[in-house]
Amino acid sequence: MSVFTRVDRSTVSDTVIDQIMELISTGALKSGDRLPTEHGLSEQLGVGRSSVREALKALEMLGLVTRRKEGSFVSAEMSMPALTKALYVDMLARELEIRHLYQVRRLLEIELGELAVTNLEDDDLAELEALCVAMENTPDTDIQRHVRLDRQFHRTLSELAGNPVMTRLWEVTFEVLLEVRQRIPFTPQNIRHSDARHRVLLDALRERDPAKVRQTIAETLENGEVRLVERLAQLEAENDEAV
Amino acid sequence: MSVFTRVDRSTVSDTVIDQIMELISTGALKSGDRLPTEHGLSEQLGVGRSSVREALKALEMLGLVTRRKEGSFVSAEMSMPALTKALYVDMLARELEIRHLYQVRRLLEIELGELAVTNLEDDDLAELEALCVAMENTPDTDIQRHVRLDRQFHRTLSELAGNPVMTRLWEVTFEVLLEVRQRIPFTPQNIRHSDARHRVLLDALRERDPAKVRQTIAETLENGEVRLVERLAQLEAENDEAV
DNA sequence: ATTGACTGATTGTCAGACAATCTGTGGGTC
DNA sequence: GACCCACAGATTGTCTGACAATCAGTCAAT
Repeated sequence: MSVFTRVDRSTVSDTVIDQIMELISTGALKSGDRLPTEHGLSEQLGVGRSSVREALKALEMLGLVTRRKEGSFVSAEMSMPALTKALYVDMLARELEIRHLYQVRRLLEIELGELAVTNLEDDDLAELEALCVAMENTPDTDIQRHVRLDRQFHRTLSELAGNPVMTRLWEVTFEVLLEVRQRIPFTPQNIRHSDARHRVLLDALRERDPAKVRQTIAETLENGEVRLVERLAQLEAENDEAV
Repeated sequence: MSVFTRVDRSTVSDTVIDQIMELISTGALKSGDRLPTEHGLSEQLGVGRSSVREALKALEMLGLVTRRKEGSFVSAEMSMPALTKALYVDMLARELEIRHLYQVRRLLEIELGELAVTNLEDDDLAELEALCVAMENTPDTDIQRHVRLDRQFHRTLSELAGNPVMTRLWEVTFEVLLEVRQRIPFTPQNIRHSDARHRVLLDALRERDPAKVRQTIAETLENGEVRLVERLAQLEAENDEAV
């Protein structure tokens, strides 16, 4: 419709996506900034509001923009709940195996742990200790709380590694595994065993021994994977019986 | 957290997204299947066509469906060009450093290479050999072709590792790095050096020695990272002079 | 200063319209 | 029969206009 009428298949909403991405990547729009209103964008860019809305929806899914009733904003944090869900759906659809996901998590978590050792300060250890204690004090019934603390523990550790990209990939992997686990009830044994392993890991971190940290995380996750796969097989068997 | 967001705002298009995701994850819609027409979905689900279109746009961004003029289909391949771009934009916006990306790529590529060794068949080696030769026969000028062959080489290797999740993460990382490199002109030296390194890697693969493979990939990437960072610094200096 | 109602702005949603393009059909030609 | 072309129908991509629900800011009353 405009000068941009190329022969290629790019749609108007795609060009809007590109333009907003450009604004973000150049720093013209910064994290937390408010975007113009849909009507405003529509007028500024000379396209219909529906095209603007499709573009905003897309950017929202990609985690670049968050939308509220009051308007659209450039995302302050990189969180991609939609992507996590998409990966999960994809996993189910393609019948990917959990061990693949676990393998990736193990790889990332070990590396992150090892990297974290070098940057570890005393107050970081104190924070991790506090999280450990909090986990141990969580009752068997409050699984949500335990999961939250567990994630916080590893997130703290990840950030110490000083590699945001790796941290983000690890988070996505972790989230997808949690999604899988929503179908599997945790047992009190799971939780208490997890406590013990965190304690061991914390000790290894205190010693600032990268090899020991690597070893500890590897053992923990290998164990966890075995137990998870067993549990899944068991659940599947029960389902087959029920049918 | 995800609980909160769900309760907060549940838009019509989000429910459409969930419904289609459900169809895909349960297998009601399989890879390559055609979705109903937008009008059809609109009627079936009792929502407006614009809401359907926003949902389809979202699913497209997440890599779950592909859209052509003839209709929408459940994605056959796992490819997320939009996500790659989003990660790149995010990287620029947050001024993430390339070394972080490189660190992740190295971690994944080494692991994939090591895993691939165990599944390596003779005809796989032949295919890799062919790719190597093709790379060596690529003229200095045809950079696109060299990049394509390079990617194909590593993709073949990745798939031998037998972990689709890891392969996909590696691909995303690789794509983002390519995006970065689009701003940096390759030199003939880059290309010929890359040829040599692939040859060394191929030899290591032939010996089916995991440790040697790991070592080779690690060296190659460490070297590549150093040169890339140097080149970036150089370009930046030139830009500063120009300004 | 705090509260509460009003107004305007903004989003979320729908319906209708239109051009461009793809699909498939049917006839005509060799 | 095989091939080619024109035509009609279906589908997407886009724009416009409309409406209710909700949010932000204003302004008056307490």
